[in-house]
Amino acid sequence: MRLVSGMRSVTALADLPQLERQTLSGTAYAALSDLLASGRLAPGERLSLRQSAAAFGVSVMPVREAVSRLVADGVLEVSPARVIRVPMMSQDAFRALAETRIAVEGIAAARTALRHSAEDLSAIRNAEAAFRSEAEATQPDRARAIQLNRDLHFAIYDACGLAPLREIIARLWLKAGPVINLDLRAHPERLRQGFALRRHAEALAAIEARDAPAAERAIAADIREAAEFILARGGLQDHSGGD
Amino acid sequence: MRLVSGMRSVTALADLPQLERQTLSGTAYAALSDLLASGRLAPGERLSLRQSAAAFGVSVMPVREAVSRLVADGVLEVSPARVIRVPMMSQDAFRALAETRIAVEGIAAARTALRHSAEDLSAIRNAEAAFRSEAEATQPDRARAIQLNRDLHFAIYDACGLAPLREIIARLWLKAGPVINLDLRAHPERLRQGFALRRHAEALAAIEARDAPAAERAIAADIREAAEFILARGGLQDHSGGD
DNA sequence: GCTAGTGATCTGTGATCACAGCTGACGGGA
DNA sequence: TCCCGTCAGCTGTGATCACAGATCACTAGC
Repeated sequence: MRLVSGMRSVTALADLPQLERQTLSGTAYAALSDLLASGRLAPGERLSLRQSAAAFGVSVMPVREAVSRLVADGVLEVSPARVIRVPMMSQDAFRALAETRIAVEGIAAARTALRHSAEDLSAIRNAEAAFRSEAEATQPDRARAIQLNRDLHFAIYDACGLAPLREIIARLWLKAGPVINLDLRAHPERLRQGFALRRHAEALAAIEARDAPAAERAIAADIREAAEFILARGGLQDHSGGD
Repeated sequence: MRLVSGMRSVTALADLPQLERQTLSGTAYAALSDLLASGRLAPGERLSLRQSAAAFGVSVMPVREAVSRLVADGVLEVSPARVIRVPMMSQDAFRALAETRIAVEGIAAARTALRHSAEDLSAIRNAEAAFRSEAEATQPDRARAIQLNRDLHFAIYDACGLAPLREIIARLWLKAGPVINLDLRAHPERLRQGFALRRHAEALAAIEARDAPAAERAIAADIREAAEFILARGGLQDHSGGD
């Protein structure tokens, strides 16, 4: 802490980008998160520590730590029989998750509308345009569309100015990811209906106009419509106890 | 899965309480969480895997997993020098955390006001009375008051009907816990000023009247006043770079 | 006297081993 | 033909060992 006073010769090194150590556990966590977010690990699917470790080319140790973090987040679950799987979500649970997202992401969008900077706005505009051009393509790439949709939403949330809030939303997306992607895989036609496009445009317009309630409504509608679409499809298990 | 059809004799066992296994990692996590929530681990304090393991009477393995979960939650941090410590929170970070709590917990309180059941309400009433009697005692027990305050807040949040939201709030409290408790330890006189008491009474009244905006305001005020009190005390490090 | 080098010690991380318990297929009995 | 006990092969969990790197007290050298 006496860097400034005593070590003037290396003062140029004082504020370096603080390159952080990359731990194997962290890498495994990122890899698993990606698998989940992209829907390549579907609800109900099992996961083996040793197999995953072999696939990643590491020992079970890092995978184990990554899995335990995912379990803590509720993105994976380990049954009493010691079986790791991505949880089946009941209709009720999915509905609760969607409502939570509506509330939390709505707040973030409203805040962004009020306090966004010029850079924030242009980032959001770019993200919206990127998603639009992909969704309106004659042959939309599903995986790419998912990624661009995510980019747009988080461009908005990044600008809300509350790091903890953004982090919460990231966790919620991790939880909802498998269900949403599984559905989109089964019913890719939703992309063409353009619901999301309209809501995104509304959100962008509201943010540009610094109209917080409108931004909140647009994001809420975006989430709600997607959730209702999935619930209508009935891919989720009924809470009344179907096996 | 053919329990019903083929094994009629044991059908009485079909819907047993699904007793869950207690893992050492889970126990360690609970123990560390408690240490953090009760403020016995102050911001900046270090933590050693081996020492903690020895203290708990287990190997480093379970502690390690517990710590990695806490780190994922941002409640602990591990520096590039591989030092585990509870993070120092800057004033800005604390302010952002408080604003996030105001938003999220406000939502939960508003929902509870609208949809609480009779049981919910009586649980909230009891919790409010318990905190009040402790806070108004001639010799308030600080640790007990903290616990009762927590009980009251979560009695309200439990009734909001959104499990994911409740979980988010629990994480936020874990994060804010060390700072709040450290401050309360240094300045116990805040308990006597009765700010919290007034806000709690307002929240209870609003919930009883099913007045969602008022409930949201009361909880927001409760959080905001506590945060401002702590910020005014100046125990947090300034973001401009004090060491 | 103060700085800079040095080595013992302790840190988290990762690999490997040991173990209890669940799973699921096989085979004997009704 | 169907049920049920049995056993091999997994599972996750926990302990232990190995290792690179950071810390900190100490000492040699200016």
